[in-house]
Amino acid sequence: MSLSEPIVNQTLAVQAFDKLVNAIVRGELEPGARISEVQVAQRLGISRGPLREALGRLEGKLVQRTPHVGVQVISLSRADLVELFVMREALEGMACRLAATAMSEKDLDDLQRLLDAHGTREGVRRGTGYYQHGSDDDFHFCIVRGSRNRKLAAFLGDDLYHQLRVYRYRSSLAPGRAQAAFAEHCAIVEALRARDPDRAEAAMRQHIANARSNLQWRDEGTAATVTRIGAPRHGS
Amino acid sequence: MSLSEPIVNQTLAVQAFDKLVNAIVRGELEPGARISEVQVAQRLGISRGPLREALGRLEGKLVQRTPHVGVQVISLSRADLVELFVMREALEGMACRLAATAMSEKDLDDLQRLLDAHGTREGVRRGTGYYQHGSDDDFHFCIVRGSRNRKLAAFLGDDLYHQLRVYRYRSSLAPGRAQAAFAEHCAIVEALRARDPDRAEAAMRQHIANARSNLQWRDEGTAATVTRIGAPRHGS
DNA sequence: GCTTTGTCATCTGTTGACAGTCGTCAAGTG
DNA sequence: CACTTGACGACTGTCAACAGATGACAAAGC
Repeated sequence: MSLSEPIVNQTLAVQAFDKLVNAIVRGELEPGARISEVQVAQRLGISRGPLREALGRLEGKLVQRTPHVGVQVISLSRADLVELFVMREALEGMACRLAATAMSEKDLDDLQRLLDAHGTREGVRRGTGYYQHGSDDDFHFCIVRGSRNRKLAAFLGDDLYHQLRVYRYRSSLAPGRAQAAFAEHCAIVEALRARDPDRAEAAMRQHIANARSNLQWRDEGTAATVTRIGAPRHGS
Repeated sequence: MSLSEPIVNQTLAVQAFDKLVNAIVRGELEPGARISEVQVAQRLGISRGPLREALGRLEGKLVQRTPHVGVQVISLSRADLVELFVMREALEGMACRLAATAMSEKDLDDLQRLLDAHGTREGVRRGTGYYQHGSDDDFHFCIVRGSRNRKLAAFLGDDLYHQLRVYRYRSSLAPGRAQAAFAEHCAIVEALRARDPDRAEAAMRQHIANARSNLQWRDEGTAATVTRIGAPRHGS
């Protein structure tokens, strides 16, 4: 029993928030699925109060509310996904630019090791299992952290990546995309090692732009056919 | 009484949310100010439930919570503000790039009129009252909307701009900055009219970078001296 | 048979009350 | 006098119950 570790009796609302994020990101709650407050509250063993607070914090990110009707998991169209990738391109490009001067040599070594580990892995050579298993996320998040911009890292890590992760499992890779992505990662690291901000930003933006144009839709049109509950909210 | 307009009986939580955003942005609640739930709930004439939901939605944006202690208006350090400007540079630069091809001729005409109106106004010539009165926001938001990227516009308009607005009233302009900003706006519109994405993005990024390096702190160190309530949250 | 209208079950929005925690202040101890 | 300890007040976190709205279904009218 370590006394250096403080007792973390986190609020029920925070715990519910984490559980919900996990459930949605892992696909246990499918996009478009309706969430019944009483049902979920019972399953989590809490009352509706904390759950509502957690749902409120998720609103606009992973969940959308319709007054007097209910809450449902966000359901992004292909166009929405493209829009998110555009934001990624802008923000991660900037993060990579900053990282080129802000990352320490040790950070760069860690990043290099991450890249080497990817290169020797089965999935990359076989052209699959790179994006799917989160290795790609690790690489990107490592650079984002390296930008030393906390606001930027927080937004990408807590908001954007979560939304994208919801749809990862239903996006497949074009043939040879994994190898190309790996090569692009190498180019990025090279630019970072050279401490060249312009080249680093350009390489990252190119990488994400390529990923965007390679977006496949395993289940084309799903988002449009998912039952929309209620009417669109009046007013703005 | 127009029948085409539906009856909007918005939820109390939504109303409270809007009221809070207004109060914080307009400076009625100062940065770092503590918010008592019962007190604010009484003043708004609602119970604590909807208020808590509204506060939850504000968390991380305009407000920060400390478990068992309370809620206080965010208090950004100068470094935080710089970080937000870096994000602005990346996102608005991208927005401007997209706008260069996405904006219609009519959009461009509207933007031109907005710019002309600014140019003839007293404030710009006298070197003040440009940023302070929201004219600058109009210009930028007009371009952001012109990008036709709803996710991007939503994030900038609902999250980033609100946070920046909290601190607008305490940032003053360096001498001659207003005129320089106006000239930069002109350059941006020119690039947009030329339908040149590269130049448009570069111009916008330069403009925001200039604004960032001209950030003045009317009340240097305020954020640091504001009483921090409670201890920093354990974990995470 | 199709449309319209009335009713009902179910869910969300809201409330008020209870329990637990934190910070403060005063009393006690060395 | 400095420090620790205990109790108090105020606040937040949580809950269970009430009120209002919604969507679906069945009955009535054309």
